[in-house]
Amino acid sequence: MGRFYVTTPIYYVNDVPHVGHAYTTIAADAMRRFHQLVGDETYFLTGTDEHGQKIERKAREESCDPKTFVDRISTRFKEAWPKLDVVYDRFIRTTDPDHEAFVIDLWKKIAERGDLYLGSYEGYYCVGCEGFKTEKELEPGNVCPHHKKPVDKVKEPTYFFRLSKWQSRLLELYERRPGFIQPETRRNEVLSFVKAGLEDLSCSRTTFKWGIPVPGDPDHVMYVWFDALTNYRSALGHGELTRFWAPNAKVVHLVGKDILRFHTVYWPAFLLAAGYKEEELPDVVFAHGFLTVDGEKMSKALKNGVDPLKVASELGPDVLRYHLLRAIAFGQDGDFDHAALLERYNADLGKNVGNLLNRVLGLCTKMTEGKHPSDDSSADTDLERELDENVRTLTAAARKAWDELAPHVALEHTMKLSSAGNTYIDRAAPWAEAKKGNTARVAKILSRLLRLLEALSVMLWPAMPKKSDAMRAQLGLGPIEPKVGDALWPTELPPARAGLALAPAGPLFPTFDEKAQKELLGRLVPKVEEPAPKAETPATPPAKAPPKAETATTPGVITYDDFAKVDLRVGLIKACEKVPKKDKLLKLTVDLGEPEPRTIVAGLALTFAPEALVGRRVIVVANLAPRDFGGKLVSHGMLLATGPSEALHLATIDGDVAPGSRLK
RNA sequence: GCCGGAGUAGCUCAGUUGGUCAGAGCGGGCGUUUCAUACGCGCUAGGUCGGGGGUUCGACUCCCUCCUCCGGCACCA
Repeated sequence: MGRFYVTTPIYYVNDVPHVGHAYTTIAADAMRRFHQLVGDETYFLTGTDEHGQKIERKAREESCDPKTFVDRISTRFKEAWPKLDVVYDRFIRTTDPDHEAFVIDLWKKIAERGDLYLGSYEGYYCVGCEGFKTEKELEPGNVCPHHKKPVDKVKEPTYFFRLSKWQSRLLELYERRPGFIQPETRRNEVLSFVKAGLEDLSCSRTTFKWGIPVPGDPDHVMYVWFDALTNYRSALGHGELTRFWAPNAKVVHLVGKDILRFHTVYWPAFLLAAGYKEEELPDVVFAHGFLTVDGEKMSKALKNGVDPLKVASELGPDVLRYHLLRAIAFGQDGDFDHAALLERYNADLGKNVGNLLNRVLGLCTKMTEGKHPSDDSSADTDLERELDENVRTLTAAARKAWDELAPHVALEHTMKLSSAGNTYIDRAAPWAEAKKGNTARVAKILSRLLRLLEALSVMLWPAMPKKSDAMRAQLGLGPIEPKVGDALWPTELPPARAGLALAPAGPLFPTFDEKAQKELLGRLVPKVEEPAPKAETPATPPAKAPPKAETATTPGVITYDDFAKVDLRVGLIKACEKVPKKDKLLKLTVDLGEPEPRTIVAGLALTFAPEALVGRRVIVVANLAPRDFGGKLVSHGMLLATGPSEALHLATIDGDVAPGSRLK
C-alpha cells in the first residue's frame, strides 16, 4: 500500500460548473477510488480560486462585495460534485484563512531566499501608440518603430519572482523525471517553452485589492497564480496531512491542457525557490484534453441548451461518469457525443454487464433457491481454467491502466471481463446441465459466475460507485467500503459465498430501444433552429442578458479634446484576403471615401473568412500611424472589434452610411 | 513561418527495438442458442496502414519529400 494524493485545478469562480469542470473532477474521483481499492491511503482535493481583478470587477458589476460574490459561486461548485458522486476530502477556497496564511508564509520563504525582489514593470509607453512596448520592439535609443519618437519610460512597481534562475534546474527535473509531465506530447511543449528561455515573473499588482496582500508591502496583492497554485500544498497544512506531500506519497495534479505551463514551470519553481527538495515536488502533472459536445465547442453547445450534465439527472451520475471515462481517451481531446453515449450505454452496460447479471440471478432463482450455490466442489473443466486465466490477466490489465491514469483502457479491460463471463455462461450452458440433472455442475458454473460478477462490481466501482452498490445488493453483498491496507482489487475470482441469499433481480441498466433512444436524445439535445448563417446580422436587440462586456484595463478619464484626436470613420470593405504565413491576419481594402481605398491589416482571420467581410461597413480609426508588417505590407488604420480572437465582433454602423463619414 | 504530434477497416482507435501486425471494440451483414433487459455466442471488414521516393533480403514500423488535420510559439496599431 502507499499514499495517493490527487487534485483537480481549483476552479475560477467567474464561471459556474459545467461538464468541463465535471470531467476533471470525476476523473480525479475515479482515480482516488481506484487507489482506495488497492488499499492506498488517499487524499482528494478540489476547490475554487477566488481572487483577482476579474472577480473584483464582476462583483462590482453586481454591486456586491467580492466575498459575497465568491461565496455564492463557490457554493455552486461545492454542491455540484456530490450530485455526481464525487467525494472529496477537502474543498479548498483561496479565501480560506489557513490557505492565505500558508501562501504568505510561502512568499516569505521565497523572499528570504532572495527569489522575490521589488522591481518595476518596465513600461515603455509610446504616447502615439497609447500602449506599452517591450524592449525588443524598440529601435535603438528607445525609439518607437512606428512613430520614430522616443517612448516614455513608465514604471509600475511590482514584485518579481526570479524564474529565470530556475530554467536549467527545471530542465534537469524534466530530464530526471520523464513522467512529471504527461502525456508526452505535452511534455515536449513545455520543454521547448522552457528551453526558449524564462523571464522573471511579475508576481504582484498594485492596481486592485482583491487578493492576498504581499507581506510587508500592503500596497501590493499577489499575482493570482502564486496564490492559486499554492492551494495544492496549503490544503495539507503543516500537520499530519503532510504525509501526503512526502517522498513516499504519489502526488498527481490533474489539469486542463490550457494551464499546464503554470503547473509544470511556475509551480515547481516556486516550491524549489521556497526550499522544497526535488523529492517534495509533485510527481505527475497530467494534462487532459478538451471536450467538444456533439461536435461543437462547448460554449456553443451550452448556448444551444445542450448540457451534458443533464445526462446525470436523466440516467444517473454513473452513466455520465462511465461515458466520460470510457469514451474519451484521457489526455486527448474528445467529443461528448450523446448518441454515442446511448449506444455505449446499451452495449456495454445494458447488454454486456446488466444482462449477464440478470441472467445469472434468474438461473439462481430457479436452480439454487435464490442463493449462492452451496457446493461447487466438482472438478474444473477447461472452461473454468480458461475463465480463471482471463480473470487473472484482465484484472491485472485494468489495474495497470488505472494506475497509469488511463481510465478508458481500464474500463475496456473491465468490459472484456464481462464478455468473458458471457462467453463462459454460453459455453458452460448451465440450463442444459440442469436439464440433464447435473446439479453439481450447475452449482459450479453459477458459483463461478456469481464470483465473476462480484469481481466486476469492484472493478466498476471507481467509475460507477452507485451502480456498483446496486449490483452488489442484488448479489447479496454490502456496498464497498474501502479501508487503508485492504486490497479489494481482485487478482482472481473472490471466494465462493455458499448459501448467501441473493436479492430479487431487476434490470440494473434498462436498455433503450430505438424509439426510446430518440426520445431521450430529444430531451438531452434540444433542437435549435440554426440561424441563417450569413444573413446580414441585423441589429437585433439582445433578448436576454447580453454577453458580459469584457472591460479592459480601466483607462483614465480623457477630455473631449483627447477623444476628438481620434478620427473614427465608416469604412466599406471592398476586398479582403489572408496574409500568408500569418494565421490571424487579414489584409483588407477599405473605402473611406478617399480617392484611393486604404490597405488595412487586422487580426480577424480566426473569426472571419475573407469573403465574408467584403461589403461590410466597419468603423475605422483613420488617423492611426501606419504600421509596417514587413514584406511591403503596411496597414493604414485599424478596425474596431471586441471579443476573443476566435469569436470577434466587429464594430459596425447602422444604416446605409456613406464610406468616409466621420463618427463623433 | 518555427517547434511538436497525428493521418491504419463505416465510426473510435491498438499496433513494443523493421520480418504471421494488417488488429480490437462499436455499427453493419450472416449464422446460432434460449437461462436472460429481443439479451448472448460464433462467423464476417477483402482496408493502396495519407501521396510519392529511398534504405533493406524484407517497412505500417527507419530516412527524404509532399499533402491534410491538431496542438504550442510568433503575427493581431
